[in-house]
Amino acid sequence: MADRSAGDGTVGKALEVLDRVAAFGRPVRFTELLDGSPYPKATLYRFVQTLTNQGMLSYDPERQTYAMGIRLVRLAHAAWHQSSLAPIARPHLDALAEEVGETVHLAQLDNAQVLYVDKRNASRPVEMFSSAGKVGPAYCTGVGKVMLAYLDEAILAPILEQQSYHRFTEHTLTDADALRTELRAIRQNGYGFDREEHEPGIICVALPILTAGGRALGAISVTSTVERNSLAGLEKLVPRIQETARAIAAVSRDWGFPDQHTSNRQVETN
Amino acid sequence: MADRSAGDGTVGKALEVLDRVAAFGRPVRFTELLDGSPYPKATLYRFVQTLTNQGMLSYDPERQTYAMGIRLVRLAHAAWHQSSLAPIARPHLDALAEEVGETVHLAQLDNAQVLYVDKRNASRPVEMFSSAGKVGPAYCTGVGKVMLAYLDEAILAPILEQQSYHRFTEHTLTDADALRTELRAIRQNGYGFDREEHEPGIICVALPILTAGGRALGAISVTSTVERNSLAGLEKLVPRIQETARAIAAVSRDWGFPDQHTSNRQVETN
DNA sequence: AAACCGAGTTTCAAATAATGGAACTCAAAT
DNA sequence: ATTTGAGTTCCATTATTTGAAACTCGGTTT
Repeated sequence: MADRSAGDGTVGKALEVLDRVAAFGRPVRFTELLDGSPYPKATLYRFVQTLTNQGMLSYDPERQTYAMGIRLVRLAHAAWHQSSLAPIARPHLDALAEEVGETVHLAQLDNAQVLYVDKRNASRPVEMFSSAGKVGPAYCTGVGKVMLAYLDEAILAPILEQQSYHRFTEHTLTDADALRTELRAIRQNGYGFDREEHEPGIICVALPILTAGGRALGAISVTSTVERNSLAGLEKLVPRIQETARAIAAVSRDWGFPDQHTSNRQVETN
Repeated sequence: MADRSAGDGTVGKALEVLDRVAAFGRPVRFTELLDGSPYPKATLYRFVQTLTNQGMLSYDPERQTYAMGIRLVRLAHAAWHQSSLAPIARPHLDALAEEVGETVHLAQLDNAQVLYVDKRNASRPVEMFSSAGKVGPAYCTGVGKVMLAYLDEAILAPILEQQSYHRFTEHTLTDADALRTELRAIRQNGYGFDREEHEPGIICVALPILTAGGRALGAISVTSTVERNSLAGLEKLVPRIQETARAIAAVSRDWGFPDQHTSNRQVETN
């Protein structure tokens, strides 16, 4: 995982702590954070204090545990509106989901991870935050691979190298070379599949949402199971999904969506 | 609005900038942030740089604007799971919403503001982040007043004083004294109303979700309009809502929910 | 009962990072 | 060609962060 906080001073270090807490997925004790932390006790302690004061963490004095703070929920609300494709894409996603009768995902790339920003579950009603905000590996999901396929080589290379490839299923692509071949194929076709690479029995087709400049703002996927459908079956939906992707791209252009979304200026100089 | 960042060093200041950007509700230019900022150009510039590097803000080089970053969405996902009542309360909220056939809200308090963490819309399907994460004033909403009513005087006093009371409707309580009277009544009854105090035509009943220690973890409300219903009508639902509130409180206790949620140690000493 | 332990907290001089006034760049407006 | 204003960089000064060590305080062991 790329070290995001490299060289970003105190703020970067503090935010890194937030990520750590998030990674636990449950309330954590101070000591749990301490081991595995690059910072000495007193330093980490002050970070955690500050973050708690700031509402970015919440502290349970009884159990002496820290959890993610609700201020984040408020900030994310703004983020979701300002910076995600979700609000723009909503009507298009609704329509697509209804027509194809399968689960539809909308995802964006965040620091080499797939971030799901919206979801339409054909049958069930939507599950709020439980799905939006969820992250997953990029290299073994339909949306992930499709977005990687349209990344600049300069950004892609370090991601592929630093990635640790976990074999989720027997179909998972587990090295950079295999993935590179796959990405080339995706660029050629304009769409990609998940061939049970992440979960057995789960397949999907995914298409990028491309800017005029050919950059992927995000991706849409239609997911199914091997029982209900097949890759060939999903492939038939490509034109319909393409239409949605184009529509979303068009609206985002009008709405002035950045052509390059996350900017990483300041090339490392140390 | 209480200055949260008081005395929290660089991290606090940087996070304050995040709030500013969030407040705009749209991508902002650097200059827009600059005026009204307590920091000189160079300083603010570095904050924004750092936050952008960190993925907490995203930068659109073409339009030269900053927006909330998607990393927040990921962090909030964790926050919502770990620190909000929403996942715990979900089934209870579902049941309540279905039975009463009106819109149900679940809210928590964040820095003297009401933060909606979940919502059930009787008719319409749920709107993802668009409702969860939304904030509102505490002093003129049902959930807000109910939570304020169970706050410790030491925490309540500064909130009531520092609050700027905007008259949203002719029924809005616009000073601390009126609000104090109202809060006393709420503690007496165990529930409170919104009598078109925030929006004309919109009324609701709200009940606190109380810990054994008598602290409000959050609040539930059932909302309606004056056309469809009345305060008396909503009052009839109190026992049913009470039941839900108790159930949620019970589950959170089992699940080990903090009795005091946001801790503000470190009393100002400068 | 005294000593010990380990988690959490506080202290303070040294080390480091943040600060902000001023100067610079560059594109657009005059 | 000149002005203007937004955005960016520089760097000596200043304030904050750092982290080793010491302390507190339940609970446990000797």
